[in-house]
Amino acid sequence: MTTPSSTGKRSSRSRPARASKALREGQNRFVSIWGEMGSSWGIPRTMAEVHALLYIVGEPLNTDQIMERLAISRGSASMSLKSLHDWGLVSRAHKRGDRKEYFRAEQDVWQVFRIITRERKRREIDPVLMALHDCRDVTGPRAAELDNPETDVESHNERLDRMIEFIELIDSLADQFVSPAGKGLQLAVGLLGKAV
Amino acid sequence: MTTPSSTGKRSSRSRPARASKALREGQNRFVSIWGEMGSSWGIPRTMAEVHALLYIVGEPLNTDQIMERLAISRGSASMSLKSLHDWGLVSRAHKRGDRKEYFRAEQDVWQVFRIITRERKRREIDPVLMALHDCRDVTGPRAAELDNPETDVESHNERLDRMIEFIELIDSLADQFVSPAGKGLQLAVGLLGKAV
DNA sequence: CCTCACTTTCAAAGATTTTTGAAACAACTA
DNA sequence: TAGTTGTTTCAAAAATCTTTGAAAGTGAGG
Repeated sequence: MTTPSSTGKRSSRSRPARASKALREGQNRFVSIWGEMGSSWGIPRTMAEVHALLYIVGEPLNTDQIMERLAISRGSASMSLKSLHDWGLVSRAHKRGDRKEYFRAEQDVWQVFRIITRERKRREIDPVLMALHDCRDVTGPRAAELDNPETDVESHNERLDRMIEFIELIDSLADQFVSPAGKGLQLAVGLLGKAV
Repeated sequence: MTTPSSTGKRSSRSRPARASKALREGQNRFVSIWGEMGSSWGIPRTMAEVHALLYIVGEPLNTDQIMERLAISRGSASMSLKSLHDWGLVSRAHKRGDRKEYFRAEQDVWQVFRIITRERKRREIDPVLMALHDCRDVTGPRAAELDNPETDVESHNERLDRMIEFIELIDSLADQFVSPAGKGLQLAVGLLGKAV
């Protein structure tokens, strides 16, 4: 209650002055688009919307502001923020004289996509690769009964190997993008652009 | 009923001889892994499983074989096959003297991922880009009231532009991979590998 | 134009995922 | 320590997505 920026209810022209009608509309649209996109990518719509809101608003918001803006429950807001924080897409912030916790979204789009890539790789690709290797082991020791040509098993193994090899390649590409100086994709883009 | 390959029930050693215990197990595992992976990527588990089965078995199967192997209903099998066919991941095949329709999965992994990329781009990225451009237009004609510096709107537009620019870049990268001679990603990999 | 052998469709059922809201929890202040 | 303010948790409710199965559709032969 000591900060001038958080004045009572809406109505009167507080800091973010009048002409912000279009701004509001623009923000709302962005939130919807991002939410839609997220849910087609397997990310809960609300979580994506919270992220979108924090990104597009640009400055930290607290839980109540998020709840009001997106018309969601406290529990939902809290869970979404927790996930976003776990992912590293959102960080906590505090304002002097305000006990509420504020949340700020990462503003560098490259970093945002690096984080998403890192997490998806870790949670989705890596476990799949491990499972595929186990799967490969099932028909692996084929030398054991190679006196019986067993063509079916061999071609099965070939198909499996092709798939594993491909996914490992994607995996290491993702590594390149995610880790070193973080310039991996930018570099690739440049090179690819030149080469084609 | 005229082909020797589609003999009555299971049991007796038909063409794919005995020692196929491990083969079966390997196929089943692959199907589960792929189904799991698909569903974390927003693709219905069953659809992914049908695709996995056809890929890993390598030769065309008919609807009944798929139903039996995956223990799914006729409707589900039909719908999954339709989607896979729409995507271009599966093609129809026929066997002489058999009126049943057989389905074969694309066997080239690069082609598989090119198809997936093409479809996801078309169905998910392109509409998002269009919507984002519309969204940008909402706060677009900012010259109109530039006598009022309106910093909020300007920084909003900057954030939006950064995001749009990034997604357009991803979009054109996807194009490179998908379209020309289809060697786009392979090329990128080579260059990236050399450069890092 | 009827039948047979399949395939596709789609409303309802079932499964899964997401959201809610109220209670438990935590961290300050007086 | 009690009182406040704010955050997290989680079981149940709601929403969403997937599968089923029976009926409608298709088309090749006869």
